[in-house]
Amino acid sequence: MANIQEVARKAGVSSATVSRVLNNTTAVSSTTRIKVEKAIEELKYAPSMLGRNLRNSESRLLLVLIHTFSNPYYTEIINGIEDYSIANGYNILLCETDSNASRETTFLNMVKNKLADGMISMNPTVDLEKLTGLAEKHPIILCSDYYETMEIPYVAIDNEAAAYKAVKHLIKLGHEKIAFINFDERILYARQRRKGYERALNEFNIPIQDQWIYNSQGLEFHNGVQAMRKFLQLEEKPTAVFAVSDTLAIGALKETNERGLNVPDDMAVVGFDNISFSNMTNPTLTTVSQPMYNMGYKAAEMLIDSIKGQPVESVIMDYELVMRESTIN
Amino acid sequence: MANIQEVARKAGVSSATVSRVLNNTTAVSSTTRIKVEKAIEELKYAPSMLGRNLRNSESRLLLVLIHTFSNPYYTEIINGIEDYSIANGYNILLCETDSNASRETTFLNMVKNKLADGMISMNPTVDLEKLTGLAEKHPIILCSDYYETMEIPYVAIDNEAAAYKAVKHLIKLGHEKIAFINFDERILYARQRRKGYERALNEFNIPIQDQWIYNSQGLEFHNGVQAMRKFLQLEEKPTAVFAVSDTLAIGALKETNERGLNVPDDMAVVGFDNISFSNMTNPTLTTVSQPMYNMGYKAAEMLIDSIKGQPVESVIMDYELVMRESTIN
DNA sequence: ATTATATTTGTAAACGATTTCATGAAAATT
DNA sequence: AATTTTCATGAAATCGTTTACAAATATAAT
Repeated sequence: MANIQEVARKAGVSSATVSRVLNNTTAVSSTTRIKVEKAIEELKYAPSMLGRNLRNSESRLLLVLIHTFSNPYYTEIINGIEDYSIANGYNILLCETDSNASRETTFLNMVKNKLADGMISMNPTVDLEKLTGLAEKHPIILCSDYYETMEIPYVAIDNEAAAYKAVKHLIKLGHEKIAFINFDERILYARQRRKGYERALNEFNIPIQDQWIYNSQGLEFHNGVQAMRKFLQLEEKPTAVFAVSDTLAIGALKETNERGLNVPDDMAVVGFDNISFSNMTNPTLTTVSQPMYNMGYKAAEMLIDSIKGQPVESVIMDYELVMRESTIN
Repeated sequence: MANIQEVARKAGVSSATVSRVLNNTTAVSSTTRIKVEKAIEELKYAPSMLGRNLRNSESRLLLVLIHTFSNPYYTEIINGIEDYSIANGYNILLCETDSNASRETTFLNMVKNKLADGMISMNPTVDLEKLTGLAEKHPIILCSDYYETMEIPYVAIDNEAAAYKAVKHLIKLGHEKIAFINFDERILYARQRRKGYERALNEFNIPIQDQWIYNSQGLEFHNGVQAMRKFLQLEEKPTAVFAVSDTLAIGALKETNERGLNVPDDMAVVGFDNISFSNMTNPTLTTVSQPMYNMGYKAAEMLIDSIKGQPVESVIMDYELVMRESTIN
């Protein structure tokens, strides 16, 4: 594979000149430009990003850290990240940790080692100490999941208020036995959404019952199925359930249907995220809509600004309660 | 940020020695090793991938080209790609073309420019000429979508046989009015699956009717909804439908439910892929199961072998018809 | 004690671009 | 015509590694 020197030789100019026509930084006379372009063409030369990256001390790569792909929530966010990044000359290095600590370390080292110019993390189970250390030297933005104790900029929604709104919706429909499928409460949004859930119940003087709170190990469909199975085995069954993720809610919905119960009459279901599938279930799912695409887009914007040395501020985005058939006939 | 020279100076050795302890290639005496490790620690040194990559003329990055994330089919494949890649010291550069030709060109150039050591393409609407040219000089593997006329190695299933089997399943159930929701037939698998559809009908002397064949522009849920809407407007409605993607099938299923028709009694539905959702619909979806994860895993294996200079052969993987409630009570 | 061999280490040249600085040629000004 | 200014180009340094080769040191064999 030809390099810039060979092109220069063939065109009878210096490599500096070739570089100049490549990046058209400084003026180059049209005669030499043509000579160079001809040489490039003939040698089928393509400049090496490896050389360029080293010289420029940048990779123009953004590391995107997620726990798993299997939740469409993340893929929507990634869409937003990618659109902004590409439009601004960056590309995405997608990294899935799968809750694997050593993988996580590998990925964090990639930004430490300058393979990526910065990182957007949506990964909850991160090695916090390492993350803080990294954030001191490298641009990092947190998306959707963040840490109150750190000053790493983030983009998220007001989870507490959103959960409150969802649960209040159920209460307004007359429900009093409202179950809650939460995720691991080591994660901030799980704690925040629980607060919202409890605040709504408290406000209407509905006692909080531990048996109606399920802390799921994962966000897969089957976790939702399992949660609902547990609720339906109880002596005193709930009449509604609020899940912190559409995937969980859909699993719960499935299990409810399976048992021959009617949704929403026997069991109302509310999810969280508004993934595209939530509109395809039968019945369709009432859910808290997060602006996934925009969150990703904004996070990318913040990251690239940060790489360029501009200061960035955390952003709280709007959410919306989308009412569908799983709560209302 | 400290570089290898500074570490060398601090440890009182040469940069070559530092490099050696970093990569433990050659033996280094334990006393100097300790000195070096101490210096690394003190300077919080992290080797730059940029320098390393240039020197080694490799990026250890694999470009994965897809049309869109929004189909879970691809994310499952990517899971497989990522697992194999990471286990073998490579990382994934995820690139979504969104049917945008200029984006596609940008991405292909990334491998031409050595930003990636190779590419796995699952992108159907590729600039074929450019792709062939690229494949002459760079390792490329096609996954799920391939081209008969090129000798670029691929991993796929026998689409014709799989479609045949799916349609035959419907015929065996007594259906004769079987509609077909296909994708753009410029894509090989769409042509292959259509062949399978037609072969099954022919074999049972069922005439092929154009009005029951719908060529969708996309693979989103709403495309499936639209297709079914069209079928249900016909004078002579089908009693079964076979869609080339679960997303389309799920959309079709949704629309059928919406109209108050019973699945499978009034309308049987068969999908393709076996994405995880397909088991969460109501009723659950009969579908052709593709080994997505394994396909991705294998493709990554082939690509990395190819990067290492080993010859690779195309692979045809097994599929399976998963019978669920959307065709059988 | 001397030589032969094995083990560590250092020197310096890559890898392939970009860019500062200097220089020569051309154009503009006097 | 002489001087200044602008423009186009090249030489060489630089980014941060790795590694072939040479040199120095330690160990083993005589």
